Amino acid sequence: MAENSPPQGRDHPAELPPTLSAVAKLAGVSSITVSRVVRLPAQVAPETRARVERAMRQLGYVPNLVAGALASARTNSVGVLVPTIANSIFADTVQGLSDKLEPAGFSVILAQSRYDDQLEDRMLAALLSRRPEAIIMVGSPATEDGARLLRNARIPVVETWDLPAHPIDAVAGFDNFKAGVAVARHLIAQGRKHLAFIGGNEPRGTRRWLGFRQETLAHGLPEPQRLILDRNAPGSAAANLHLPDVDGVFAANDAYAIGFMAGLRKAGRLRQAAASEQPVAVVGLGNLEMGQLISPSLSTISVHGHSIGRTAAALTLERGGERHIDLGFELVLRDSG
Amino acid sequence: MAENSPPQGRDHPAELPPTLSAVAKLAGVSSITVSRVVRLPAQVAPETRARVERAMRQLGYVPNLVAGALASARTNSVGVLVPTIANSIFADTVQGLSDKLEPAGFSVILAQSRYDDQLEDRMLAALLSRRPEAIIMVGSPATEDGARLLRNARIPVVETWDLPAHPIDAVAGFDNFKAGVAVARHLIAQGRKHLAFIGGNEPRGTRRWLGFRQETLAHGLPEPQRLILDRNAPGSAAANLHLPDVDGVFAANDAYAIGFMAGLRKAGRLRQAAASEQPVAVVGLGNLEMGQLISPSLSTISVHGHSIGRTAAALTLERGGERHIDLGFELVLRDSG
DNA sequence: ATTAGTTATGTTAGCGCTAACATGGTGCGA
DNA sequence: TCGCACCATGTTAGCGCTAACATAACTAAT
Repeated sequence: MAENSPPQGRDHPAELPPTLSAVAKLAGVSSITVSRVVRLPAQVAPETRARVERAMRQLGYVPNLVAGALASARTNSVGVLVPTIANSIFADTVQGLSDKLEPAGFSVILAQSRYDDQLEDRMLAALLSRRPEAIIMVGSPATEDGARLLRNARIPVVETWDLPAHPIDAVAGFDNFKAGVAVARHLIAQGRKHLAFIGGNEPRGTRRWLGFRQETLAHGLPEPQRLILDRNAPGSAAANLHLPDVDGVFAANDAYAIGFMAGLRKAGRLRQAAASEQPVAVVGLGNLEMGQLISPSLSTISVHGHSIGRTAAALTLERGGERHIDLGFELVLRDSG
Repeated sequence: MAENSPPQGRDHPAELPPTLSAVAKLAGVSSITVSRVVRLPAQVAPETRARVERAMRQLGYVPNLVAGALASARTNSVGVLVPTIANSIFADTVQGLSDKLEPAGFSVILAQSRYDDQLEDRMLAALLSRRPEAIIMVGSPATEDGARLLRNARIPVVETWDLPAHPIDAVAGFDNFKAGVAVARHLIAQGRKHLAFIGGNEPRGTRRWLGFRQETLAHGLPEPQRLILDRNAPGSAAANLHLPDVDGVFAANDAYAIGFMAGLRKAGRLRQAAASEQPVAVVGLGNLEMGQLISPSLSTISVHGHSIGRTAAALTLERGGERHIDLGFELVLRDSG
């Protein structure tokens, strides 16, 4: 091994961060011993260990996991792909999976697809090139290219927030179609006759819509209206204007629901609290805490985003066992409908 | 190097993922040429490039950035440390920085400190061991150990959501103390005399409290009450019970504010809309979209979380220039006070 | 033709670490 | 006493890639 020569041709002769072998040299041991102190301390004699630890502290050694990953073929990282993290129910899921993954020594590499199929494929490729030991994503790959990429990676893949019919590997989610059915059934049982659905047109929202629509038609009611809103404008208060004759609304998420209720309020079509039945019933999805705090409090489909994350993480950590987990949902009835 | 038998099907690659040199062999070039096709395509003759690209497609080659990072000493990743991502204003900041970083080819390694100083240090060490090219964090390291770790890493470090007096490197935030001052001044100008502050006791919240308190005392008013709430229970509706005689409240974030307003509503101490002045004025912080939608709409300090993220990312990407950026805040007055 | 500059590609030597195997003590029962 | 398991530590050979330096094969200019 060459003597420790200074960096050549660099602008800054700044001292490079200490390496394993620098520590080894200072402690008077071989580098593998230092490596063992870091990873398998029990295998090293207490005296030696103490000496090495002193050397590490003295040099401010920080292990280089990039090199370690290359040598051991284990990166201890998990790729996470969500449509978006801002103002979103997916933040709970990311929190949930971090809660499990970080204590287990895994890092989370986060990527956002922004509901863009092309970008999703590119982010998937970018994630995989970092050789994560698993991929957790919201939904399923939008394109066949993306799916192939994941299959070829030969690592655990967890699809969440849905129950795809033909998953790549594991699943932790709930049935969006059934959620739509449940809301329609509830509104119809209340005697509502003019139903509408508001939300984006992404895959899971669309599945909710399909369930909602099917159940409505099955009861002999007219086809519900579907209002597709811009993602950036859940100030969908104005949505109310487009749905003047409606008496029951399912919003694809609580943010839309609360925005819509603001519109109803402005139009005087909303009562405070549960004084009497709402002229227009509104049901959201996500069970945001906010929904309980507003007036009238929001009825919603509660979906356990945090559990989805925890379960997804568990599915990447533990091989074997059930790999297709339906975490269900609950219709939580409050004052809004 | 054993010669594994090559796979026959195009969709199913070998047991081991294909490497650069497997592609090189198939294309009949040296591995550095394949490397160039991936990173510097302009340097390769179009014919050769086409041949290599075909080989890559045929094998389903996905570059191994772990190996690339070790060889080039560039990981193209940035470590991001936030207290928490769920239900939080920091999600906007993470979104903002991703928006800048991902197109530039950087991955985000996300870690959460959960407002725990020890855990923060551990997450910092975990992040640094992956050799990110920069660290972006909310706030400043809580311990001297953490600060030392960051200084020794010799990479750009951006502290956000605050304006620390002695930053490690760069800053993108706003003055939390002044935010507290601004709210106190506003409430006092309204003639409010019995002020209170609700929030957690984390560093930035505390800074808001100190500004709020100082300004209140400077006006000769009695010391405001400070109610420290559990982070997990922003169902601070009940907080109202602890503050019976108060007529002006600053909540450290909008979630607390909305929760508190729910308590006021229950107690009949809140008017709908701006019909007349609120018996108890409430001002939040964060400018959640929700705040505009509820009734009465929430007055708040608006803080540009997304810009903080974008600016922080810019500070890691561009060296030189101003590295201490105050993004300010705005007092947005609505119906709640 | 000689020299030098260009372009396209190749060769060599690691990056910092770990898996796998090797070594040399030590204790202990037969 | 030998034989052998058992520790603690060391040696060797890469992991898959890229920086830096060759090397050809041309072209253009002298």
